[in-house]
Amino acid sequence: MSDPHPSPEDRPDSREKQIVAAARDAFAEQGFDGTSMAEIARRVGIVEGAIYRYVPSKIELLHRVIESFYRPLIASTEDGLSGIESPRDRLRFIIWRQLRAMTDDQLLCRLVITEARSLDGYHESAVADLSRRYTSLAMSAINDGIADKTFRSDLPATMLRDVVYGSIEHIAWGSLTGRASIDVDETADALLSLLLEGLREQPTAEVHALTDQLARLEAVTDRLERQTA
Amino acid sequence: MSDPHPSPEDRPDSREKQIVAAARDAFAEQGFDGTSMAEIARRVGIVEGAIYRYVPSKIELLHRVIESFYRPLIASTEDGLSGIESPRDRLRFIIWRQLRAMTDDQLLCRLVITEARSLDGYHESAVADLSRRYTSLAMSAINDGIADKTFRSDLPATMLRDVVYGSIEHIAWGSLTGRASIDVDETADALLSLLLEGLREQPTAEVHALTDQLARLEAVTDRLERQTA
Amino acid sequence: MSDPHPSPEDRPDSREKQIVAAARDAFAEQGFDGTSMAEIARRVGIVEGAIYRYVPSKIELLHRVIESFYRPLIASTEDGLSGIESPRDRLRFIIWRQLRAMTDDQLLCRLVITEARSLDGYHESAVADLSRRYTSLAMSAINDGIADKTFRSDLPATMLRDVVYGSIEHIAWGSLTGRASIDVDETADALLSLLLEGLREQPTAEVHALTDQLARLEAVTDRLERQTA
Amino acid sequence: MSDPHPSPEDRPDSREKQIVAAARDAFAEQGFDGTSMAEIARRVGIVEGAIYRYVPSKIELLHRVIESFYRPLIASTEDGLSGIESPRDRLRFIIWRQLRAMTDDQLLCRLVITEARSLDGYHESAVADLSRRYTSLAMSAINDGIADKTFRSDLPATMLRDVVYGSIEHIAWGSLTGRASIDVDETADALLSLLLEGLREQPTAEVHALTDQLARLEAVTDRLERQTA
DNA sequence: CATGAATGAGTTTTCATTCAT
DNA sequence: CATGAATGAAAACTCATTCAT
Repeated sequence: MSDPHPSPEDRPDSREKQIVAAARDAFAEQGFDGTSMAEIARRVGIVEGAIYRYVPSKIELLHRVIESFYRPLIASTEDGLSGIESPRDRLRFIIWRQLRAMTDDQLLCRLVITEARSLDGYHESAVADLSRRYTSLAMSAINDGIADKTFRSDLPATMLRDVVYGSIEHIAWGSLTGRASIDVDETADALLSLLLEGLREQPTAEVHALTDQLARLEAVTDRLERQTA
Repeated sequence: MSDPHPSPEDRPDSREKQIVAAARDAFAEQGFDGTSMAEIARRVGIVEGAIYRYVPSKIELLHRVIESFYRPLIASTEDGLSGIESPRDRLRFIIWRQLRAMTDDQLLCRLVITEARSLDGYHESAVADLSRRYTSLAMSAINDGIADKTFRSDLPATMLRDVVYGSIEHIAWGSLTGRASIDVDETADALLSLLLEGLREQPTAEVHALTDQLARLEAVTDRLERQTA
Repeated sequence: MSDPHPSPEDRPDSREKQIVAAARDAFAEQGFDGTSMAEIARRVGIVEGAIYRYVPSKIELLHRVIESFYRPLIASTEDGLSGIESPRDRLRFIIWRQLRAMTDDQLLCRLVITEARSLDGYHESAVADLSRRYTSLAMSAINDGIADKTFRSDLPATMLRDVVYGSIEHIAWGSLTGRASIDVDETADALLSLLLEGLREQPTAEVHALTDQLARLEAVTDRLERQTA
Repeated sequence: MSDPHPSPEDRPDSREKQIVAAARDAFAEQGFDGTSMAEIARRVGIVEGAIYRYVPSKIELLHRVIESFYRPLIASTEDGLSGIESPRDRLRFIIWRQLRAMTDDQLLCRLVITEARSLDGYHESAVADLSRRYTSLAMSAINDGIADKTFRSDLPATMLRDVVYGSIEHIAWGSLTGRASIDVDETADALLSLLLEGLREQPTAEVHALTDQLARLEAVTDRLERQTA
């Protein structure tokens, strides 16, 4: 903590961290192709060539940026999940966490989503590992829910995962295109409610109908019982 | 048909159409930045400079490609919706149509999604208009459903729209990253079911419980009534 | 000859020819690594980028330069050889032709010799084919000479070839390093004489001795014959 | 041996020697232009900047590498020659020694040959002195041979020297381009034989012819003598 | 002595765009 | 209308060399 000789990785402003941070911002704002090494160097306040002391190529810089996005997100999500038992609450936390990540770092998330898969040899990369590890958190919550009959079993789990992440993505992007910013807690609850209970008004209505029918029947039985008494 | 002077837009293989078509394919395959004007010219079989007779710039070419994607999609969706009354069925059709578009033209959809918003002055562009017009189809189905109490009224309609499009996007991209290709009808039904009825197992169970209870009660009352008779 | 529509390759000053010629001069003077594309463009009077309309890369430019060196040399050597029968005269012509090539284009020859083999995939390249075809001219003259017993058969033909080309190379380079320029005919004869008859003084001496002995004997026989007559 | 303050040149692994040795290997493998100072530093295990404590520039490093090649070669050649008297044997030793050098250090020899003369101010450099001193060894053997009539006097001595070194160079390079490696002793003898006795089969044939003629004449004279007797 | 960080000029190559013909 | 040649600015990346510590 107060180490007088912090290792380079820990110093928050080591050159490499500065460079990756500058690249993260630039990539987020202008996209990967839209950002030149000169631009990144300018942001750090060094010369283009100096970047290559720390990062061997622009594409590797993108890898590091994406990793620097995923690692803390995964860590904090796993951490938060460790204290939660029920699949429903786990799913809620995942939604809430992802929504917060996407509203905090909309542009960066967008970068990760749009550029990550275009990486050469994406499937074998460390970035793909991180991505798989992250989405597997939602997958296991969903599968647990199916296993303990909290969730329906007639829908493919991968589709459920796609719905979770796809919905959050679009919701968060909505706030990009000029609309009002999002209340994360409220939105997480609303989305969870939609996912769990569905859009349909009817189920509750059906229950109400049944309840009414029951009430009427009970009135009948009451009357009958009194008669037989 | 036999118009001796067909307007350029009507001739199915007018130079401009050829160019936009070639650009569409190239952009879809290699991305906007990854495609050179020379590549597009090569596909058409003309020289680079000739493109500028028909399109003033590369970015305008992207605009036209995106428009050429949206226009038939909107037309065919509006067409299909014109014969459907109930909000539920309208929503199903929108899901099914969008899913089909995304599975038919994954790469092009991806292009539209990733590059459209990075266009300068996107919000004022014709492309943004088309995008708004397209998503408004889902919006009005949702709002109609809320209005006639088919759908819940306690969730923001924009969120519902984001869930619809976001889910479809992720589901379709899943089939890009090597996974099995998608059965559009099946998937549309599954997604609709999830959206309408929700993920939760309970509601139906609760209804079943109540139904059972009712059945028993009715047996009792029947018996009692016969006794009293 | 007086074709009013010369094909681009024939117009002596087509852009491509200009570029290859400029590259040839620049490479010869400054070496391949020592020459920048900018330098070549400057010599032609165009911009760097314009070169790439005609040649896809710097290394390909080197290939073309080398080919433009070999092709006429091979053609003219084959042409000259076509009228020569005896292995000795064929060898003389090869030596003379190569010596002339090397004194006419010392720098270029040097380039070919020093850079050709460092080409990636040299053994598979067209350049290697040309080189093999060229040296095979000497090889077949040597082998023919061995076959018809003009030349010794106890030395490896490849060594003879290496001696021929290696010697010429060094002789021509000598005139590079400031020494007097070379008389090609004279030098070719001297080299041929060395190669054929060797450095040793003796063989001729032995022949002289025998010749003397013969002369004396003939004198004796003459005298004797006259006596007997 | 136990000098507490050995001069830098004597310590076998002084930094400078290490650096020059690393440069020699790197230059030989990758060429002068193809080798970076960073690569050399890496091989030594120091940082780039540290090289400049010992060598003022990359080009000076090349000079030192070439000197480090020539010096022991010259020393060992002079040493070997000191015990040899006859020009023929001196020439044989020079051929043998050079052939060995070139087969032992093909890549380095190649470096010296291709890069040495492109050095700025080559003619005034110490490297040129060494080169001249080295080739003068062959020159004096040749001149001695001419003087004592072992060798022909009608060929320019410089040409003979060029033939010696040029032949060896090409022979040794042959083994670079994938061909079978060379037996130094055998090859030296074959080359010497070619140089001394020449390629021609005839001299011996001519001698045989003369010898035959002589034999016939002697038969005649014998007969005549007996008749006259 | 050695380090490591930085520099700045250089490299090859790409490409949207223009324009005379 | 179309060509093909040319442009010029920009890109990513390299590297010999310097210098404060």
